[in-house]
Amino acid sequence: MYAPERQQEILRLARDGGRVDVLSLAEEFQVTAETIRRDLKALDRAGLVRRVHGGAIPAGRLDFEPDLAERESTAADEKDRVAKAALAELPTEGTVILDAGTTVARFAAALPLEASLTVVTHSLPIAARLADHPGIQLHLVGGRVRHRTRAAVDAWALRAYGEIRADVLFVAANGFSAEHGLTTPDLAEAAVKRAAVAAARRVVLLADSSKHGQEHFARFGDLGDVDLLITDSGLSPEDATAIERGGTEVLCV
Amino acid sequence: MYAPERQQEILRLARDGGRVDVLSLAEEFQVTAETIRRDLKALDRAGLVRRVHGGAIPAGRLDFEPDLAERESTAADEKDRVAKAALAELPTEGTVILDAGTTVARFAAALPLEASLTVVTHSLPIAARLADHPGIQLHLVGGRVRHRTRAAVDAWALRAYGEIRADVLFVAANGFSAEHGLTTPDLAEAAVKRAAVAAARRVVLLADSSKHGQEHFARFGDLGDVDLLITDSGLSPEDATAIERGGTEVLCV
DNA sequence: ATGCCGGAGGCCCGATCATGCCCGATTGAG
DNA sequence: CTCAATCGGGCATGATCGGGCCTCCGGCAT
Repeated sequence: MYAPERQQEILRLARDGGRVDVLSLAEEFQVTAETIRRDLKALDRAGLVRRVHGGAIPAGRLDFEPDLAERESTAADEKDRVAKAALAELPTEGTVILDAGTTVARFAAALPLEASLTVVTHSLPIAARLADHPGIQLHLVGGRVRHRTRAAVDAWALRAYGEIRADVLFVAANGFSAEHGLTTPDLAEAAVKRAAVAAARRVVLLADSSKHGQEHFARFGDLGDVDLLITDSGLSPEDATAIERGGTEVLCV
Repeated sequence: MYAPERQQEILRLARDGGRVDVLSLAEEFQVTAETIRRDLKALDRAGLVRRVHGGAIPAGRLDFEPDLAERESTAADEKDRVAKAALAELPTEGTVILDAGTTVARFAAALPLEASLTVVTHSLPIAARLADHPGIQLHLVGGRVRHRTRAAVDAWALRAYGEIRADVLFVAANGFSAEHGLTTPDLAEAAVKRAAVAAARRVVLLADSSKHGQEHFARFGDLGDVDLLITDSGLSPEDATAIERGGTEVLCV
């Protein structure tokens, strides 16, 4: 096992368990404690973990590992299936916009290594994940970064999306329904989503079925703006047909 | 079998298995390890795999940046000291711009948790690190993301810096000297650095002494543009006084 | 035909890297 | 305050790296 692999795995363990300790890691990887210390030092220098006596705790996580709160609320499985299914909607070449959100982040992580695309995103975790993808030309949308979602919002973001035109947008929503449209808790974020919707020729909504019927503070569009909704089988067939009557294709996985 | 064929096949193996190692490949293709190393180097330069000791890992699989986690190797200690020293130059409140680069990244990681600042950066790793810093209002500068440095460049970035005015810029350079000024290997990146310099009232250059005297392809300013140079004691006193004659304060740590 | 040229691959050796081991310094839990 | 656990710097070692140099071979112009 190569050192970077081990470090990557240590990082995963740290994020998973909230903490790691030198001795267990040494046993786990069958190396001496010195080596683990060196690994932790490297990860510490990279700012990915914070070193403490006897081990380390994760810091400034820059990827989308499900954090504690989110893991409880699960739907992780559904999100994964939705993300996988969305891969079929990728154009073989062209430009896609990726919205912020855990489902879209999973989608980004699942992009095949041999894909060749231009990707635009205002999500920091997604950008970090795709930055060294060999086939992807990544364009980052700037703006004020919201702590909670790690997504860029406000003037710079809005203007950037106003200047581009993409083939497909993969968008997330905290709530969706035929009556209340697409909603999310934050106004600034809603504005960016609206701008992204306007910048794309085709809109694909990724949302597990628990989002259906929910409504949040800020509305950024109608279901009619969505060309394809990918969700899980938790959406009742009646609801699905109701949505399809609005002109939105529905795919339950 | 021709070299490009072999490399293609190596890439396939790497993506399939998640990793490859030099010796097995050498046996597999009936060539010497040197030839495999050359192949891996070529693939690495093309950004398709990431070279590790003993083998390679396909690019896009690691979600952290091994080059940022660089081990004891390249002047890591000096960089740390420089970064620490730079903390003294932080305003107690106001706006700072952080350039891309490992030294600046260390600096960002060292920002005290109780700091209360507005930070602007076009570096993806630095943004990721600061995104959950409670006291920091983070503004991300967008643009095309360069694979090597994970920094945003081009039109969006240039325009963003043209619109702001910050108290202090912490900037890095691949080479600096009184004669050749501040240089870096990439033109696009140099343009962004120049824009950042123009956007700041005070410019602090963070560069370990090994950068002194080096000159790279793209020049983005003179040493005279720099108000304060923070470097390590590897800079000779004569060089330091020479630089100070140009109006740049020099701090060796 | 012949000789030049350039790229690919092999060979060699000093430099570098990853890891393990040792030991004095530091830390933190009781 | 004490002491065992932990840390980290120094050193050793074997594997790996990479640059310089050589050979082979196919293309090409003379």
